[in-house]
Amino acid sequence: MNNITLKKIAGIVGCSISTVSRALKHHPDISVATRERIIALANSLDYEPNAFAVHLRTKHSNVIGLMVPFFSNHFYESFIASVEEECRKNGFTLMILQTANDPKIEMENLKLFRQNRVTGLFVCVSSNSKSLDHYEKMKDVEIPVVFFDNVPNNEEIYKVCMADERAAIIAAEAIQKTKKKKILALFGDLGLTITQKRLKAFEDSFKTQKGNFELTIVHINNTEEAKKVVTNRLTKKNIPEIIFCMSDEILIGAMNALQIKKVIIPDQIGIIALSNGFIPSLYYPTITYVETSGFKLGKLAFTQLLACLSGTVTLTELTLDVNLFEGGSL
Amino acid sequence: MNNITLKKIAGIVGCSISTVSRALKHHPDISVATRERIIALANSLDYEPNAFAVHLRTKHSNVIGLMVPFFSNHFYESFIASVEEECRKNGFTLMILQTANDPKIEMENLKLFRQNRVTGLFVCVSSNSKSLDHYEKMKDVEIPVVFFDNVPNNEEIYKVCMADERAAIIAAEAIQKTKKKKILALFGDLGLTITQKRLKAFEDSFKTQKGNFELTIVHINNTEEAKKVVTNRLTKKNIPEIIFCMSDEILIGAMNALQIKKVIIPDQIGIIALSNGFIPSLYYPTITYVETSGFKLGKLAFTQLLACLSGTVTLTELTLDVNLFEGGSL
DNA sequence: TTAGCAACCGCAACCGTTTGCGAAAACATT
DNA sequence: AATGTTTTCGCAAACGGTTGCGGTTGCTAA
Repeated sequence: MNNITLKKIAGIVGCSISTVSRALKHHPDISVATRERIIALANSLDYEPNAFAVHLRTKHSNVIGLMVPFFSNHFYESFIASVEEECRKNGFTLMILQTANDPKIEMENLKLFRQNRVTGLFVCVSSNSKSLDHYEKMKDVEIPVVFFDNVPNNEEIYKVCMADERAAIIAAEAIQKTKKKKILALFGDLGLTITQKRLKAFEDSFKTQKGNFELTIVHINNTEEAKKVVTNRLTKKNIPEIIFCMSDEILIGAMNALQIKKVIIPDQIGIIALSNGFIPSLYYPTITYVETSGFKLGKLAFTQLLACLSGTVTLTELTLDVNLFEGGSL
Repeated sequence: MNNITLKKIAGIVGCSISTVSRALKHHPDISVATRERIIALANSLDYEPNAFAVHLRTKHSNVIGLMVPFFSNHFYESFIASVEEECRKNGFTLMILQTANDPKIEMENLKLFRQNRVTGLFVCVSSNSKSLDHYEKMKDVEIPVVFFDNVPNNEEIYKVCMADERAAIIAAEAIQKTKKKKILALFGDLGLTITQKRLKAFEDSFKTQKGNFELTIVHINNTEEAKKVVTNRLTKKNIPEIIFCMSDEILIGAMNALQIKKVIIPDQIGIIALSNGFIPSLYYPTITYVETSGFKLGKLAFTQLLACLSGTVTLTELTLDVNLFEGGSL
């Protein structure tokens, strides 16, 4: 291992380690002459400070942790890209782990985060994660945790999320405006708070309406199920007029079924989804969706974490507003 | 910072730090009695070893670096997911950085990797990166670099990639079997080695054929351009019979154009792509594609890196075989 | 001349862990 | 009882930085 260290540089220049250390960070105690000499040498040797030694000594690692169930998800992907960008700009390095929705791995990952003394943590809890006990330990070691997207219900935790209720309401109102009555609404895992919030707001919006809507709610766990459910409904007598999809995964399954059955959108069936917009743009007509942007949420989460770190946090819960993007599918 | 350290545990148990250290890793020197006592205490205190101190002392960091142009790309995404999985299984932690195709950021990132003394590195060089000089420094500090996907041309570097030539040939042969003659082939940035390899094999395959094919090659940088090019071709007299797309981004743009013009696939125009299969599955009929799996490539890259680390590497260049997946689009 | 004061730099402790080596204690062997 | 052998543990030096504090210089002012 021929790594350059302060000691080696000091040996060559003929001064002490502390002088080298100070020179490299422009400490005023060091004269310009020796500073220049040291910096020149350090550059020519491609010196890079050992992050481990620095972190060990300074006791603050500029490592930020991020944990999601899966990478292969457009929402997480854009969230991660967003956070990584901010991390780089702010001198943090990012440690990313996925849980595969397995609570055991989730715990293991938290261990890793603690071992690496992350200064902060972004977490989207897995759907199978029942308790927040493990996250309590993070508090003990003063690692702020910012939950995002599918956030736990607890009051006393930091969380940033989409305006999920608003999103559901906007979608519901868009549907109501079409005057169509038979609605098939496909929601995700009811165990997720994100599903609960969206579902409640969605249903409530319809309850306040006069028109006698025929609202069918189905809970679905993956793309395949969505496809099955929709295919099934298409063979029955009361074919839905509108299909609502809570997520991209569901949208993909639903669209697959509709395409196979050669349903003409929106003439025969209208469709609307919650999405970051990428998947909807692939279809024609473009799917109408309420935007849930992982990218923007990432920025918001990062500012929240910074606030936590500097102790200037004002609200524990931050919400990102949403908008309707009209395609031609409704 | 109320972090538990060996010293604290030693203080409570009433023994030395070294005894605690050894007890926690089942060193035979420590009696079972004291070992149990120490482990029990450590558990109850939620002790986690300070990774920085460990790495500093042991001089090997078990951190693996990974750098890609963007996260928001299905190929990279699956590659990353794959590598992360292996890292976790093998006790490595992953440090992921994106370059945004900016050579400056690429250099900065390499610095970060060096500062963190990564034990190994996966890199997909950005399209704007001209020289490999910065990677030379990695050799100096004995950090093995495994290039993947869009690999540089150099002989003496480690690289894993898809069987790009084979993929292009398989696609070309599938096209030739259709007996259709007018082909529009959409390739990516010619600056990328991956494009060069695919293009050459594709063209060569057609040159060896007797039939007088009318092959048009167009180079494209993004989805929008693909859409424009295809839209443009559809308004002219000699509309292509087959469209070949080198990547998902291009496929999306092409499909967008075809959908808007209400082209019936494959009756009016056939389409084939190189892809990991996700995007093709969204359309109907499903797009025929030659599989380029980031997930499998990730596994291959990881084994290659392990081989580098253990000094048991046999081939510097590894290639992942590819297959044709027939949808209904050709 | 000498006190006073910058400017410049080194000493040494420390961060938390690992590990070679030596030493004390316990036990076994003659 | 003296010696040899384990078992069990602690000392102390590293790893590569950071930083408070104190010590040399050289210069200025009285």
